[in-house]
Amino acid sequence: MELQLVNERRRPAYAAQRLAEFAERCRAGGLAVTPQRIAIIKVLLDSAEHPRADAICAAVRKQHPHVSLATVHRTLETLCEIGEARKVTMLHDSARYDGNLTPHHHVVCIKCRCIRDIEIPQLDRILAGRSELGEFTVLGSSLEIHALCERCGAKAAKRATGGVGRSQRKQKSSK
Amino acid sequence: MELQLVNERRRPAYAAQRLAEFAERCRAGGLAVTPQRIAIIKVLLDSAEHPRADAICAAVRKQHPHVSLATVHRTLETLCEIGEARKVTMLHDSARYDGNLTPHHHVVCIKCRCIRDIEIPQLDRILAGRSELGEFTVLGSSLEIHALCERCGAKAAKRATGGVGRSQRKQKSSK
DNA sequence: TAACCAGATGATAATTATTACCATCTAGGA
DNA sequence: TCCTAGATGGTAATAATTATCATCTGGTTA
Ligand SMILES: [Mn+2]
Ligand SMILES: [Mn+2]
Ligand SMILES: [Zn+2]
Ligand SMILES: [Zn+2]
Repeated sequence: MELQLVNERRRPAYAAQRLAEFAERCRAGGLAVTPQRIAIIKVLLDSAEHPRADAICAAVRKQHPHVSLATVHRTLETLCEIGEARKVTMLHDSARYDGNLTPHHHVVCIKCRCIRDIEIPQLDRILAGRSELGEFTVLGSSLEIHALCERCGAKAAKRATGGVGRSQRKQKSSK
Repeated sequence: MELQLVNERRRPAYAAQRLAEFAERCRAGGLAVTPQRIAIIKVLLDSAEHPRADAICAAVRKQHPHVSLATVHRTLETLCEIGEARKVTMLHDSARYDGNLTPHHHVVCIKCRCIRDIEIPQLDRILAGRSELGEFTVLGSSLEIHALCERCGAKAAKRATGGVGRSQRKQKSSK
């Protein structure tokens, strides 16, 4: 039974721990410890919902009614950058379509967002014949492997070894 | 080596096969076989890029310069509904944040989009110690299990057994 | 084949999520 | 306490997607 829902009772202790370390982590990341940032990470740590920015903003405003939605967006992005939060998927900016119906998964470059198909028969085997997961009825799955593609990896390496630090933007197909 | 890039040489044959069956599949789904739909699925089948609607539209317009972007969006959605295409992730509408940094994955209800944490130590083992994948440098991963939650599953069952067919919308946190 | 019409399309407006701006504020160091 | 780089709030701008609606057409029927 190597596939199960995470026990939600662990959350309060985990959240308390993380919150206690938060100010220190901000300083380590060169960030000011502002009341907004504290309020936002508190809401995030206490939630099991994997909330959107607007929901987090609404929750934060119960205590700090003045907080701006823009600040919530910025802060969440910042938290992800210093590794204090993550996004459920990094492919949330726009819909990406796939005509390949054979069971497969994807590698995604975290810089340029290029995507390639991969096969993981082992994974498919783990999930096959598994139709229940707690209160959920399983229908399918999709693994997203986070990676650096060759081009982006090369650029990162060059930058690190003293190459010209030319900044790079997310790849947008055709604009 | 149970984890590898899909061989791209298979694509042309696969695309040809799917295209040949396409008209038939449309009829089976009760859809008209329009030149726009054919052009769109062609582009999608020929692409390894997992393209966005705008990129697909641009490609289609090389042959049919009149096609509307709205039609491309609608058609892609339709193709997903009849199972002729899929989205790389179903969580593309907005960013969902997670404060839980322990390695874990997610079950997502395809109807209301609620998300819960799951653990799959076996999967983590498959990926651990795997740092290269073709030309990609692996950094991490995230599995998205598609499912029906208890509430949505119950509603679907009730509808099927003759309950009042009340339509249901995607859950939007707080609006 | 011609006439018909439900469903499909194109053009455009509206909506939603996110980011950009910029004037003002403040955390944290001197 | 004073100073300033960085943070915030309010709002405009951008980008992706959906809604609307007048017009068109694939596929069925006579
Ligand atoms: Mn794919
Ligand atoms: Mn999670
Ligand atoms: Zn890349
Ligand atoms: Zn649900």
